[in-house]
This record gives sequence, structure tokens and C-alpha cells, in this order.
Amino acid sequence: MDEETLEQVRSIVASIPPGRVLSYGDIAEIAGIRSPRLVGRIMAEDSADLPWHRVLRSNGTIAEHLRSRQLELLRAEGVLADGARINMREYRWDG
DNA sequence: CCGCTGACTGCGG
DNA sequence: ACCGCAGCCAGCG
Repeated sequence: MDEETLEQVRSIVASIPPGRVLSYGDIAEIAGIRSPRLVGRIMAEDSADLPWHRVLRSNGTIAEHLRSRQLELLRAEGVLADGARINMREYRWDG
């Protein structure tokens, strides 16, 4: 695992403002890496100190083992779900 | 080296 | 809306 990309990904996630979200693919693109899965892996390893709940799938859905917790955290900062789906066009962070 | 797995994605049927 | 599939990177057996 490349230490630099790891730090890069982490800093991008850390910079997402409250009430906004990014997809794994968005972060991969910004970080200049080819695989969104790598972003997911990095998040899975250790994201406790990051606003990890602001990262979700490109279509606005969330992996099921995180779904209820994540939707709750998002709701607390004004990101409302239409059922199990977040409207990305509305909440995606432009930077 | 091979195959499988996952906080993923876009395209096609 | 629901599949499946190819591409993707890294770790594990």
C-alpha cells in the first residue's frame, strides 16, 4: 500500500464539509488513482477519526453493514435520504 | 501463479 | 428496477 495515496485519500475525506458527500469514485479521481475499491479498502482499514459517513456509493446507496448508522449521521447534518438513497445531485460536494 | 473477496463503477440486457 | 459482467487494487490461502 502506497503511504502517499493513503494520506491523500484521508485528507480528501477529512476536507468534506458537513452536509456534503462524495462517492468513492470521486475520491479516487481527486486522488489520482484508478480504483474506487482502493478507497473503500482504505476506509475499511481505519476511518474512525474521519467523517467517513460523508463517503458513499456513486448512485447514492450505502453498503448494508453501514447503512443505518451512516444515514443517521448524515441526517444529523441535514443530508436527507429518499428511502435508502441519497440524492447525489443535491448533496455532492463540488469543492 | 491462481482464485476469491471486498465500504466500487459504468454499461448493457 | 433487476441482473450480470468486466475492470479495478490489494490481501490472503
